Amino acid sequence: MNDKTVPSPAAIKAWARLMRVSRQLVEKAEEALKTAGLPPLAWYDVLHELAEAGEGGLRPFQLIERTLFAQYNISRLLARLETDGLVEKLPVADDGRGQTIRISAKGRETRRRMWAVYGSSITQLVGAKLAPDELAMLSALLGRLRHP
Amino acid sequence: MNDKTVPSPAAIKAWARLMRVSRQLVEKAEEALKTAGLPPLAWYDVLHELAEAGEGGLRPFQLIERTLFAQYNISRLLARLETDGLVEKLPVADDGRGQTIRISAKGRETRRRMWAVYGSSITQLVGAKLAPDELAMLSALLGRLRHP
DNA sequence: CCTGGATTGATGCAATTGCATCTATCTAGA
DNA sequence: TCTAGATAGATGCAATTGCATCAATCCAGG
Repeated sequence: MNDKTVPSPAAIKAWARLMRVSRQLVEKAEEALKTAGLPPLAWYDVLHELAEAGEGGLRPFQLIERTLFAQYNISRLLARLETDGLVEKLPVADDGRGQTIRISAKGRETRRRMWAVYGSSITQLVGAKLAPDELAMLSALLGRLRHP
Repeated sequence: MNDKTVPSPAAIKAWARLMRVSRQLVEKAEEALKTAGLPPLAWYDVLHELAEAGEGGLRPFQLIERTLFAQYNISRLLARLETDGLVEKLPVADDGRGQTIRISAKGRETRRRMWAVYGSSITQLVGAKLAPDELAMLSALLGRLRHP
């Protein structure tokens, strides 16, 4: 049904690089966080979205859309964040099923400390390796691969 | 110690795209394999390396170097592959600790069937989205981000 | 030849993920 | 108003991952 014949060598090479480099970089970033005694990247992603959302917070399904995590994964991640006091779960007025997740002051502080380490990793791993115009080119090319 | 100040917006954007796109693409490829009733990507990576290695096979630690999987991960993955009859574990003559892993005929067949699906995914997700020179550019840029 | 340290691979146990399914609520249409 | 189906989120259970550690070699220096 969906066969475009065999991929071109150029496509295979780009794919392989993408897989390998992204794995390497994630691993490095995770390692840096762990070494600093901080939570994993997934926590950052969620705290980041919640911090951007502000006092209004976000519904879990909105976090799913933004972070691409699976539903059950978000559900449990939020439970852990709540246990650690990094977020609060609030009932929603007009929808009895749902809840609104709001980042707490402690959550903001944790996010800030994570960013000090994470941002530094980004600088080392990407910012220091490519010139600004190359970074822009890379972003543009990757942008063309979205949404499938 | 290792702080280059805050990352540039261009670096942050490239990083974010890389994280997001690679996750999306892996997910799509995994999904295609699952839908076809085939094993996950990790199995392909190992079978691919073993197929390239030929009759001589590879030592587990060589697979670790090539695939970037953790040692315990390879150890267990090989156990599963052996259970399924896709690889054989052979004792090594000059090193009593180790073993050599060799792909079986069934393993080659499984790899072939996986490639039919995986290769098609690569074509759709990458090959069809960028022109050949763009693919080359992407590979080159990603190549500059390796090894850190 | 011996010994301390390094290397290779496996594994017990806890945490996380994935899958399937469940409950509760909401919404649209008869 | 009632009901079938959709949506939001949680959860039991199995599989996988991560961590720490272990046993079995191997190897280099004395």
